[in-house]
Parts: sequence; structure tokens; C-alpha cells
Amino acid sequence: MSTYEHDPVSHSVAHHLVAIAELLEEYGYARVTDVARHLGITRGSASITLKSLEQKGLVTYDDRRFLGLSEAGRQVAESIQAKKAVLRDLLVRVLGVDEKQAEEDTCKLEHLVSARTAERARRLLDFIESGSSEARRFLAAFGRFRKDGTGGTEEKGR
Amino acid sequence: MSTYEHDPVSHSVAHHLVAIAELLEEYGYARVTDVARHLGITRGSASITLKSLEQKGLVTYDDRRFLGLSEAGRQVAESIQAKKAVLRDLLVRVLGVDEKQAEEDTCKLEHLVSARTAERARRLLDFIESGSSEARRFLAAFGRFRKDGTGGTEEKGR
DNA sequence: GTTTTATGTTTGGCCTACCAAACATCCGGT
DNA sequence: ACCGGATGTTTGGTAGGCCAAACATAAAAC
Repeated sequence: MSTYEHDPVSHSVAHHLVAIAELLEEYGYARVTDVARHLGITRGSASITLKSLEQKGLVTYDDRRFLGLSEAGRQVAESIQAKKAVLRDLLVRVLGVDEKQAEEDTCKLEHLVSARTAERARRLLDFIESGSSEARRFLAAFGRFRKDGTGGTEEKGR
Repeated sequence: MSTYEHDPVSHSVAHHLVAIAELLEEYGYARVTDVARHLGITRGSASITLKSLEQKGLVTYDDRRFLGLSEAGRQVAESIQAKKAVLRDLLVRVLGVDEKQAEEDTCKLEHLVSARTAERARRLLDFIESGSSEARRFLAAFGRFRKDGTGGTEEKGR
């Protein structure tokens, strides 16, 4: 999940950085216009925000105005992307939220989750994917419970 | 979890409404100053925001300036509080996040979570509290896994 | 009853984050 | 070489959300 809790980065900044990272990965380049379109804002707005991010040392400008991420920027983006992936997986694989809804929710929550909580969520997913019988049985039982409101093997009480 | 997804209420508004609800519950009354102190903002800021909430029909003013919630305001506050409770419980009881951290995180996330996702989370908690053997064994195994990185009863693979 | 003190409001200012629209610049096609 | 469309920047404006500080008023204390 990577250390760096320097994230106190704003919602907007987080989205700009992640946009660049995603565009770079998907198309190999990212320009002001691409970021703006990706985020659904105007080029003017993106231009200004990105310039400020350059001055903060998070974003780099190519000789031909192609955008990149500095080491710091890359770390912030990666940390947010990692949190986002964990959250999405948690919602989909454990809670059973549908993909579309999960994507929507994680976009809103991604940069707000603390590193510690994200770490715990990742741990849970690791456990689920460990394939242990407890995990498998739990998921199966919860799946049934979601549908018909019963916990399968009872033994309720406490 | 209550229907009402009219929540597209801002972070700030959400906090003001919840503050009033909490103050009413805890002390039986809520004034501008109390809300301001509760939120850690100045009375001036609270005064302005609360006035706008009155005009939106969410907050009511007593004859002696005591604050209340309209039916609509109460519903919004309750819906957010319910989401918050679910999230906190999820973090603490399932993920094993410590109370303090969970409180911090939920404060940031509470009003952003969709009703559908919150409903799923509540369902998971209901299942956990059903006391079914799958749930109990799962929690126990995950607890061990968190500590020593092993899933207890293996049978891994898939 | 007058003076503190607590409470509420208003004002002016700041910062973020956005838009629209004018402007500047570049780049490809002919 | 020129023009048009795509791209980037700047400018002026709006809105939310906050503060500080001046002000007004209500409640306590004396």
C-alpha cells in the first residue's frame, strides 16, 4: 500500500494525477486536453490546475507539452490507484456490489481512505483469495444470506 | 437504510445537519454556537450556512434561536448517520480497524457512500451478527490471518 | 440597573475549483 | 505558403466554504 500518507491532496488534485497515470498507461501519452476530457472539465480549468501541479513538482511538461508525472506525483497517483483498487474489490468481491456502482463509489472515496484502513481491506482480500475453507464457506453463506435473508448453518445466539 | 437518495448534499451541509441531530440527541438543544463548536468552525460561518439551510427548508429556528430539523432535514441527517454507523461497524468489526481510525475515516466517507453500497454493507453486518458458524469461523480465521499471514485451514487453490 | 459575558449576524477577504469565451499557437492538408 | 481545426493559455466571473473582526443583542452577574 506504500507508506506515503503525504496524500493530503485535494479531491481535484488526486483526480488530475490519477487521470495522467491512467492516460499514460492506456494511450502512452497525456496532454491537457486529454486530462480535461477524462475528467469532464474544460481545457482552461485543466490547464490552470496542471500548471500549479507542475510548480508543486508533481507533474512534468514535455518539450512538446506532453504531460508526465514526477517521482513524487507518480507515488501519489499510485497510492490512490492502489486504494481505489482495494476499495472496488472489497465492494464487489465481499459486499457483492455491482461493478458499475462500485466504480462510482470508489471514485468518490478513493483518496479519502486512510492508508491503515486500506491496508486492512487489502488484508481481507488477501485472506479471501487465500482460498481458505473459512473464506470460501463464508462467501457462499453470505451469498445465500443476501438473497433469502438466512444465514445457512444457524447456531445463532452469542 | 431508507430510500432517500436525494442526498446530493455537500460535505459541509451533511456535517451541519448531522451536528444538529447529534446535539439534539445528546443535549436536547442546538444553537449556532454549539454547531460551530461541534464542527470546529467559527460562529460566523455556521450562522451563514445554517441560515441557508433554513431557506432550503432543512433547518428550523425556534422563537429563541434554538435550532431544529425539518422533516426533510431529519431524514437527510438520519440517512447519513445510518451510513456512518454501518461504515464504522464494517471497518471495526470486519476489517479490524481500530475505533479511532474508523471514526476518522467514516467522517470523511459517510455522506459519499451510495445507498446501495451502504445497504450491502449493512447486510454483511447482519450476516456477521446472525452468528452463523460460517461467519464466526471466518472472523476467527481472518483474525489469525491478520496476525500471522496464514489462513488457518488451508485447502488453497481454486 | 449597569456592566460583563455569551451568543448571533454582517462584512470583507481568501482560496479552491470550476466555466465561458477570447486569444494564442501549433500542425496537417492542400 | 496558407488556412482551418485542434490544442493550450489567459481573463473575468461564479459559487462554496471558510476566517477574522466589527457589530448587535440577549443573558448573567454584580
